[in-house]
Order: sequence, then structure tokens, then C-alpha cells
Amino acid sequence: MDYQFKDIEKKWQQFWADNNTFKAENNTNKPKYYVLDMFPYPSGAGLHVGHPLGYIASDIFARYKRLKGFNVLHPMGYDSFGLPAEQYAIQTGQHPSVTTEANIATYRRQLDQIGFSFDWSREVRTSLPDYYKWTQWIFMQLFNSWYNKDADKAESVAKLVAHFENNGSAGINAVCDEEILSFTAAEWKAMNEQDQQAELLKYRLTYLRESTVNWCAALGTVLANDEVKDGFSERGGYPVEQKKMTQWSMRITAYAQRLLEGLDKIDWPEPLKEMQRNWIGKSVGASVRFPLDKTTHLSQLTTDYIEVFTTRADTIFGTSFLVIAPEHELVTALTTPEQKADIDAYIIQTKKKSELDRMADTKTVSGAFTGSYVTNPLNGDKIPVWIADYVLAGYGTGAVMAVPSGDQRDYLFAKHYNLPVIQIMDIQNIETEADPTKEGKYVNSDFINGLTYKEATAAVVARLEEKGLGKAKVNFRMRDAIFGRQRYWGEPVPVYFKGGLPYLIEEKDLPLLLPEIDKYLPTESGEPPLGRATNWSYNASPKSSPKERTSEEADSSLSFGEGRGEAYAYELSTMPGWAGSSWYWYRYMDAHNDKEFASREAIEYWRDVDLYIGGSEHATGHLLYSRFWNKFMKDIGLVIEEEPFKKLINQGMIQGRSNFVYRLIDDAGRGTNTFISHGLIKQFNTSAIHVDVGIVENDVLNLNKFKTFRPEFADADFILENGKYICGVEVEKMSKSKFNVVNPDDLIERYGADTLRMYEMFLGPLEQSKPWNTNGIEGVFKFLRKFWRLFHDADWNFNLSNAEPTKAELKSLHKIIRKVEEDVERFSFNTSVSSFMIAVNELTDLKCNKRAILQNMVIILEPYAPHICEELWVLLGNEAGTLSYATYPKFNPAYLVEDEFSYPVSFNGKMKTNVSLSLSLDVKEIEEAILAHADVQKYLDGKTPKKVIVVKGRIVNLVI
RNA sequence: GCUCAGAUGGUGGAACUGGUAGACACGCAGGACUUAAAAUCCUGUUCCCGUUAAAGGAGUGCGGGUUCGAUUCCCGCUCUGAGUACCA
Repeated sequence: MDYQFKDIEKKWQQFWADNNTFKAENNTNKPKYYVLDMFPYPSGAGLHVGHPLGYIASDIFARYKRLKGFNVLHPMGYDSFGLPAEQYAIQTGQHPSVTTEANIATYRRQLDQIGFSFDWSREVRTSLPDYYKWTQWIFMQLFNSWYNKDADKAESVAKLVAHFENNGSAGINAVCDEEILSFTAAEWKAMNEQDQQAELLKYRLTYLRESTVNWCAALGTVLANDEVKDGFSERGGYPVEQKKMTQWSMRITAYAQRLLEGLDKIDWPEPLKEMQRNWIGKSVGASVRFPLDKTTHLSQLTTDYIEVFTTRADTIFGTSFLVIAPEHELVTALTTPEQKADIDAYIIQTKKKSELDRMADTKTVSGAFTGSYVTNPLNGDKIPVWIADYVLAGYGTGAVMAVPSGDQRDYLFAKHYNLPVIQIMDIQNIETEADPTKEGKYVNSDFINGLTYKEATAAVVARLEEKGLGKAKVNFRMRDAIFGRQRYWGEPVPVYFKGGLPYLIEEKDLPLLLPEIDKYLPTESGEPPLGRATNWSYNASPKSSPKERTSEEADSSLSFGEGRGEAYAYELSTMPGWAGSSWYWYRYMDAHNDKEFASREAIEYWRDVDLYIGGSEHATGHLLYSRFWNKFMKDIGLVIEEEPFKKLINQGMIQGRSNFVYRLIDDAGRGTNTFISHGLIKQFNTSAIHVDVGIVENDVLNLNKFKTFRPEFADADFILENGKYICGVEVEKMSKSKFNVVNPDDLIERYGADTLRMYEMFLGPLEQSKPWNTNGIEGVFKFLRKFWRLFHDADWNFNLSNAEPTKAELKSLHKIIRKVEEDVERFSFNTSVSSFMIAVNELTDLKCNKRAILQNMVIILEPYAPHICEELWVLLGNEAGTLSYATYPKFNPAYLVEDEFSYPVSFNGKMKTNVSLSLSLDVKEIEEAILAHADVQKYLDGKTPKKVIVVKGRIVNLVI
């Protein structure tokens, strides 16, 4: 039989499913290997050819490792809480769980037909109660922990309380809110329960705090910084504004330094690490206190100084004014009566500016003088205090010392408002712009005059510390992560409120189920959708989704919780999208455990992810939060490894490749029904129209299909070139409206899954972004047919010989063994596809039909094209289902050694000739034989070369 | 603006630590088989000059450098893509 991919693929997919062929064991003597994909959000659109790219790569690697004798964990699941299902629910009333189930079914069908070796028995879905039970449980652990800076790790709040009871707040060095109280043990014990809880909340790793959030009115929720792009929501592109709200936050900043340091120990792409480093944004500098000038001031001030953060403490003598953010807490107190009108007007003007305006408008200088002064802490100079919106309230202390000679923004501000510009370096050129140089010696700088940058910085910081007016300080750009969303379709926060303070529900009551509600919209009073819930309940039986829950199961219902305003009520916001994905790789280790998130034994065996493949778009979201939760879980002894993902590969984005037809425009400017081939459009007035890539092959339009593409094209005319209509091409995002979505189902229907898998790899380097182009897929399909043919005779009978392989056949085999091993280990899958083609071409030329060669070929090819290989494996007489655990053939270099070798000979680096010699020669003999050769003599033309260079015993260069 | 990645035939791409640039595939051209088409197979295919064949020259975005030898290393520039943005 010819290669019948449809029958073969269906048969083996069924076999793998029926026999749990890829089920991973938690107890074996084999070494473990954990290959993880970023699990998908099951969207309604299903998979396009870009989605499986990373999954195919990881599947090849997982299958390869299995053949190499590893116990491989290669699971898949769904990140199934998310906005689109909820948006759909608002529009249609369809419960999000129903939409989600349907989408998952589509995803599963599409994934199955590509032939992945996933262990589906470990599937997870973040929206199921038996999963989010543990997401809630981890939230509770975070709530019950604080960060001890002295131990540099998270510790339990119980320990903190014990310390308070014995020693008061003294001796605690914590990452916490700024306005903590200081108290003795006796004072602590004298506090009432409510005050104690309020104080503890300032230490907890997940805590409630009023903060400025990114509010998206259209989505009715807050968004994390990484969910906002250019002032618009990443999902949906709605405007986002700043708003003060009381929100759950995660104290990720406690881990800033460890998140930064950990990057040096993991094998991730450098650009991705760089993105995380920038996001964490460590800057080393000093905080400096500028004492307020009491002669100008103003009784309501509660502080004696303004604190700034600077990375250039050495420039302090160049400070000619101070700028604080318009939102700074001291603004009102600092404003003198004469300046009040100016300041108020400026604040109103700033508030009106949207985030977008502020960004578009970075060149305009604006600000206002408060009327107050501070003094320079080192020389007592009187310095005016201004407000301006180029200073951000959220970074550092929200105040800067302005050094116009060294900072361009300060320079422009000083020029605009006629403030002094003080030169501080002898070689500084400040005629037209600021010069931030660190070269040269200081001038106009008191006791650091004449020093260099290095000496000066240390001297200034030392003097500030001596005076108690400053100290060296490290600042991070990263903010604590907002952890609440005003949405329905997410994990309920396992918290209720009493007296306005949050308390955890009891662990034994987990999970707190997502209640049913009548409408998926905020309440009339503006509460999140969960404000509508009247039937909160605990403890669903495993596997049930909210929709499937029966009334008996819900009989532990509690009927309070109308809203946060009640004396005793549930939290109404839900967790953000990243909650469920921040620990899911541990659940795969022990997916059905209902006692723990994963058993200790499972965690000790699997430990961490050896290889993680996914897109770089998660660099500052999922990948950062996961590292954060992992470090926390390690601190409290839940897991073993400091970093969760040892090696990470980013697969590139697959872009769309759009095709265009060109409609002729008539003299009146109207579109006609005549279409011009792409090569001829310069001669006509045309307009480009997207055309479905499905009716175009190799950029040639199928005219008949085009006529049925849309009714108005039914009687289209064409102006052709060489009898063909050639379409235009452009690379764009893959999207339905551009008619450039290529569906894997169609390709599998036409060429089969093995061809699709190999073609996706053949397309180019895994990590590189590239447009999808189906044009070359035939080549891979032909290759698989040739491979099939190697095992069959002219009448399609399976026909192999047991004869001894020839030397040439063994050479072909061992070349490919070595090549594929090298390629897979360095994730260069595209080049190994080419090497397979070369090997099969060679074996075809040799008319090879030797069992000893071809059985090994089947094993090597299995990771790439598993279906055809399974089929051939059984035809070879092996038991079905044993291929995945066959022994990978061992490379033997002896087969590649040749008797004679053709030495390329170059003259002054330019290739001129080849000389065939016996391989047994040593370097000296090669030199002599080369020089004696007639062709070489001809090129030398009587001259003697100055030098003869033999490289790696293979290449010869003569220097004349 | 800053940071990072990249630029190789008509196209996707290969060349691993500096050592025969263009593997492999698509496309294209020609041929075989066929009544014909499809399928399959064979040959050619970087550019220029030339041709019966040969021989020669140029060539990895641009300009320099190091080296016997550079797609690869160094310096400067152009362009493209990604991330980030008043971060003090």
C-alpha cells in the first residue's frame, strides 16, 4: 500500500489513547525529565498553525528523551479562567463554564490529531474547584506569611505575632507598608483584636491596601501593569485610567533582589532575562533628606525634611531646585498662600491630562512653584521646591533633587523657569544641553572639588550618613502586584470581612466555590458581579464545575455575604488571570491529590521543570509571578528548588502572510470587477483587497474558487501574466478579518499530522518569528512518502532484506544519528529535518532495504513523525506501543572514517583545487604530497610557498 | 530616547569553536513516462563575462580593520523587528 497517512494516523492516535502509552510514572528507577508547555487559554477561535509550534518542539524533545531512557513528564492542561468567556457570558447569558468546556473540547480535538505524547491523565484546568482549591490554599499561605529581611525569606505570621508578644515591634526587619507602628510587647497585648489585625495586614505577603490602580471602565476591572499597553488594555484595547481603590496586593517587591539574582543561575534566553531585569529595574543610589527651610514655613508640616532618591549623589552641589510630584503628600502643606492659586491650577491641569496625553507630551515643560524652600544638606544653600508632572509619585520617594547641568529634563525645566544651572565638572559642556558625564574633576562642589566620580560618590554618601541626612539606598522600579479583579470568572478570594478587616476562611472548608449569579455584570451599587451572589458554598466534590454542582452538594451553603459593606461578608473580587498559572507545574506532578497541592514524594521526584517552551510575551507577567510564588513556596518548605524552570526556550511568533488581489479602478474612481495580476499593477490604477489564503497556492490565485469567494466576484474578469493570476503578499498579524488564518485541521486533512509536524519545524529556527507560508509543505510530504517507499517494493509490498548493510549504508545511518542528536540537544529542529531528507535521498540512491539500517531510522525519526514510524515499527515485527521506549541507536564514529579524502587546497585563502590523498597520512606527509601534486604545481607556477597551513587535517592553505 | 535581536540567491533558510558560502526545501526552466492530465522520476538553477566545453571575475546590508584565511571577531554607519519609556 502507498503511504495512507489518514488511516495510519487515526489508528495510532486511537492506540495511544486506549493504552495510555505516554502515562508517566512517579515511581521508577529511570532518571526524570520534565518537559512543559505554557498551557493555553482555550479561546473560541480554536488553534491556528502558530499555536502548536512550541508544542511540536516540546513533543519532539519529550519523545527524544523517552527514547534516550528518561522517565518523561509531558503534561498539558488549560488556563481556563479568563476574560473572553466572561465577556461572551455578558453578551449571551451563557455560563462561562459552558463556553469554556466547549472551547476545551475543540482544543483537545485539534491537539489530539497532531499526535502529541501528552500524559492526559494529569490534565489540569484552573477553573475547576479541585484545582482552584489549591490556588486559594496558596493565597492563604501568602496571607499567613511575612518577609523577614534578616533571614532573607518568608516566615509565618504566627512567628511574627509571637515576637510582638515577647518583644514588641523592636528587632523586626520586614518588608512591609511604610506607616507601621512601633510598640512594646505590653502595648501589643493591650491592643484590641481589630487593631492587631490591622497592624498585621501591613506585614502580610498578600495584603489589602489603598493604592493607585489601572482602572479599565469598559472591562469594569483593574489591570496589572503588564496588562496595560500604551494606556490601553492588552485585551480589547480599551482606555485605562488611574484610580484609587482598596485592592489585594502581592508583596512581590520583597523578592526583587532574589528574582534578579536568580536570573544568573537559569538557562533562559538572554533577551528574556534582560526584560525581567529591566522590569525589576534595580538602581543603586542614595536617599537624601533636604531639611525644610523653617523661615518660610508653615505650621501644618509634620516633617522636617523632604526625602529624595538619586543615583548621582555626587552631583548634589549642582542641585538648584527640588521637584516633587503633583500627587506628593506634602504638596498642600508646602504651598504658601501666595502660590496657592498657581499650584491648584497646575494640579487641576495635570489631572485632566490622560495617561496618553502625558506620554505624547514629554517635550512640554510645565510645573509650578510651591513658595517653599529647603536647604542643601551639605552646604546649607537655599533651594526652591517646585511641583511638576515629570516626577512620578510612584517611583522612589516621588521627589527629586534637580541637577540641571547633569540631567536633561532638569536642564529644560531650569531654562524654562529661569532657574540656575550650576556646572559641577571641569570638562562639562552645558551650553545647550545637560551633560551627564562622569569624567573629569569636580568644581563648585565644596569638599569634593578636584575628586573623581568614584571618590566623590563615596565621600558624599559618607558625609550624608555622618550627618544623619542620607544613606546609600537601592531602589526597584517593580511595584507590588495588584491581586484583585472585579470580575466573575476567576478564583474567589477565600476571605471574609469582619469589622472591615479581612479574615481567611478555614482551610478545611476549601475550596470556596464560585457562586452562581443571575447576571455577569456589576451590581447597581457598583459592586463586582459577585455582589449578586446569595448562595456561597464550600467544598464541592472534585471535578465538578459550578454549573454541574447539584443542590445536595451545595448544602453546606452559607447565606451571608451580600457585600463588603455588611458586618460579616465575603470578598467580592476574584483573583487575576495569573493566579492559577503561577504554580500549575506542581499540580501536574500529582494531579489528583485531594489532600495536598502535590505530595512531598512527587515533588521530591520531579523537583522542577527541565525544559519549558513558550512565548516571550509572558516575560514580565506569568514568568515573573511564577518565579515569585516558587521562591515563596520554597521559603515555607513546600517545594525544593529556588527556581521553577531550569531551561526555557521562546518559540517565535508565527505571523500571518496575507494575499491580495488588485481591483481595477475606473476613471470615475469606482471599483470595477476586473482584477490585475500583481506584476502588472504599476500600469493600472488599482486597489488591493485581501483574499482568502485558502484559494491561493504558491501565490497563484485559483480563479474558479475566487469567483465563489464572494457573490460579487462571480463574473470577475482577470488580466493575467503568463496565464496566471499572481497575488500580492504582505506579512501581518494572523486574523480572520485579513483572511490569512491557516488552520491546522485543513493541512492535516490534506497532508497528515506527521507532515505538519515536520513542516512546522522545517520552517526555520524555533526561536525566530516568521510568517506562515504553506508553499514548501509539499517537500516534507514527498520526504515521508520516500521514507515509506524505502520499506516497500515496486508493488507496495513490505519488503526488507536481512543482509549485512554496506559501508555506505552504515555511513548514511551514523551521519544522521550524530546530526539529529546534536540538533535536538541544541533545539535546531529545522536543520535535522533537512538532514533526514539527505539521509533518505542517500539511502534511496543506494537502493537500501536492509532491516538493520531502516529499523534504526524509524527510531530516530519517531520524535518528528511518530505515526508513520509506529506503523513501520509494527511492520518490522515489533510489538505495538513499544517504539516510544525503544533504545536509541548509538553513534559510532568508525563508520564515518574514509580511506581517501579530497583535500581542498587554497592559495592565499582563495580556493583553487581539490587533491585526493590517502587519509592515513600525517600532517607532514600531507604537506609534501600536496606540494608534489601536478595541479598544485600548476598554480604555484614555479614559486615556493612561504607557509603551508593544514587546518584540522582537512583543509590546506598555501601562502605564496 | 534607551535596551536587545537581526540583515545571506526569485523565496524559506544552512554553514556548530574563523577554514570549500548558498546544504535542504520551495519556485522556476528543460527533459522522461503518458492519448492527455495528475502523480512520479531525471537535469539545471547566486550574479557577471563567456561558451561546444572550459577558463575568469564579483559576491553574505554599507564603509573600514585584524588574519594566510572573515557570513563568523573588532570599529563606525544604514535599515528592519521586539521590548521599554519622563525611573531621578
